[in-house]
Amino acid sequence: MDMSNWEQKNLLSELVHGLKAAKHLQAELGTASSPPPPWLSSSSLCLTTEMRETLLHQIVSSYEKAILMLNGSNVVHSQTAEMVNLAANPVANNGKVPESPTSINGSPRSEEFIDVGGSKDYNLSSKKRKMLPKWTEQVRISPERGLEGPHEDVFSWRKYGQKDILGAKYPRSYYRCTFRNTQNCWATKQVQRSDDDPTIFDLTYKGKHTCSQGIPPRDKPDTTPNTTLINYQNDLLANLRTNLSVRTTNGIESDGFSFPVTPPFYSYESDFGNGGGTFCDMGNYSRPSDFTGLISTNTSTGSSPIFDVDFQFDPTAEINTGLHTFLHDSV
DNA sequence: ATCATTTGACCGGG
DNA sequence: CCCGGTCAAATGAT
Repeated sequence: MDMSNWEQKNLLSELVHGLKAAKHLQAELGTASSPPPPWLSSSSLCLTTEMRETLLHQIVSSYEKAILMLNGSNVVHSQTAEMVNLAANPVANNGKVPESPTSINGSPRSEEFIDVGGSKDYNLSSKKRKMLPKWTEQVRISPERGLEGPHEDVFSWRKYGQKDILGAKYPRSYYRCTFRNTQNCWATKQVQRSDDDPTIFDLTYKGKHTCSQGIPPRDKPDTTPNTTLINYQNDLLANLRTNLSVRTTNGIESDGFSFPVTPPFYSYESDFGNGGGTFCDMGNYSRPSDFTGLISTNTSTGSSPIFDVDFQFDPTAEINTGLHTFLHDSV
């Protein structure tokens, strides 16, 4: 109800995102058949295959997200989410980072837990748990010092287990939402370090957050802008710039669009609880995957590694209504 | 005191 | 029975 406004913004944002990526790709494919510009070596077109893959990934994940937003509020339809993921992933999977569906869920109260009192929460049978939506994501830890183990995430998790897996080099860790008991949030997450590349971690998410972490901030019209948030955005953008300039010297890496952002992203734990309206969800701002960039070679300069960068910064909350777009920001 | 992590036990599906 | 996932008591952190 009052959620619909926020969801619509998200949905619109995703669709616009996907559309832009699709148009870009369409344009590139249109020019691909024409002879390449003389300043490019004959083998290279305007977009590397990597960039094409990234574009495709953006398109797929945007529409995926949009679909999930449409039926994602109902647990019964969760299989659809999984099927969509499975169907979409083979396209975007090799080395790419599959996007997690943004966990937007306004309608909790799955009738499973009418639980009260001290009765243990065994309300979700294992069969029902299997029906929960499931998706995976790969992250590469930044070569920053010391950052091992716990991967910064928008959500707060609580570890509840670790197991050695049969053929795997590293153990698998099991996390559940911190607010499982207090808010009946059944989101879980598994972390598995990759065998071959120890800087890669496979994350498997199961279930969507129904806790306040997954609930968007309440829409207060005419709220004074959150300066913390704005500063934070600026920091992120600055971070992006530095990261990008480093990367461009080597060319774009395979994960060039999943920008590592120095943790901690944001801590909002003090905003919970009794305050009620003060909760500020940074989730859709702070995840690196919500930054997207279209990078193309600058056609005006002949040789050197100068790129045109088209940044998009996905806004979803009430602070801003439009897309922050930085066009042709040469780095 | 509360809250998180560790770690062997336990359980269910294949 | 084996394996992956979860529980829960013990332990650690604050």
